[in-house]
Amino acid sequence: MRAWNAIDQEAGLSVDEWTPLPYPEPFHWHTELEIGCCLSGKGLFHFGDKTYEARPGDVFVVNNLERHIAQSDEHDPSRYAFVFFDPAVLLKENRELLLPFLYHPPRFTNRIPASDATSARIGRLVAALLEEQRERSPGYQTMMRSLLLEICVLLFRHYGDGLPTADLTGAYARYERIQPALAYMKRHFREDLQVANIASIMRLSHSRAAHVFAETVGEGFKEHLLHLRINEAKRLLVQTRLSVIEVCLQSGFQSVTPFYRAFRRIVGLAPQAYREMAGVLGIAHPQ
DNA sequence: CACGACCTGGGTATATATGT
DNA sequence: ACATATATACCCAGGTCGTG
Repeated sequence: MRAWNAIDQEAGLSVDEWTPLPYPEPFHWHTELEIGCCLSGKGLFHFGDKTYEARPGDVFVVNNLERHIAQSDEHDPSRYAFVFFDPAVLLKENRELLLPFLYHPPRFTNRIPASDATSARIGRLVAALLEEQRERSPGYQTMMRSLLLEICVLLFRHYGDGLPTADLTGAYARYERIQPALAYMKRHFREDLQVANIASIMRLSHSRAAHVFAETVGEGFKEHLLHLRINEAKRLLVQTRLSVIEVCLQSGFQSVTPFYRAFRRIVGLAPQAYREMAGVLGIAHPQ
């Protein structure tokens, strides 16, 4: 429930500081990968059914499918640096670096505690990322990519040790199978998408494609499409002055009824109320 | 993994209510 | 008045399950 910095297209990543609200907001989810680093204060970090305590120095790993939200302690609000990046950044360098993000949510530990040497090193790298993004000295985008890669190698070593290689290759195989469909949906969610579209991309029958999709992604095709559209609607509501109807249509909905229905179910508020709240919280104008 | 059959949820169209 | 939000009914497509 906030407006992220736009991801620098050339660098493929962004990092920004943020203080979560002191009560649990609705879960959210995004197509970018995310690494959160608790800088100060304390609070909670919710991932689906899992809840972690957050203390300064803790590092949190978030993939592109798991629902999550951070929450501040009422008396000692937490402050985070969040790194967002496109999976493509890692794919270009070394596909292995994606593996830590291909976890199975129920068995995965999203937090690397501050006591772990890995989080201390990652903390320093995230600080360097913030510095690079602030200064924007010549070549900063390359430097930021380089720092991100270093962070991801540390994550790979950290998680790689504990996991059987069979799990990792299995996770990677599943990701390979579903990735083209996810990428297609991310590009085309504003259009009239059907399972048939991703079925042909995956070279499977409708029913098989739907089955594989739900098994891998953890939600069905329709639901995933709905989340993409609602995420876009939230962005448009906060970052533009388009009318709610325009937001609805530009998000890929063909009419307003399903838009209102889905928005209230997923976000917990009506679109207009969400826009007003975003304004009150000062997140309408990032940075 | 393909196919077919069935059931349900969600999209469409339309009308209506609320709010500025 | 106009935009925003909700309500109702119809119907199709996605999900599911059994079969092979």
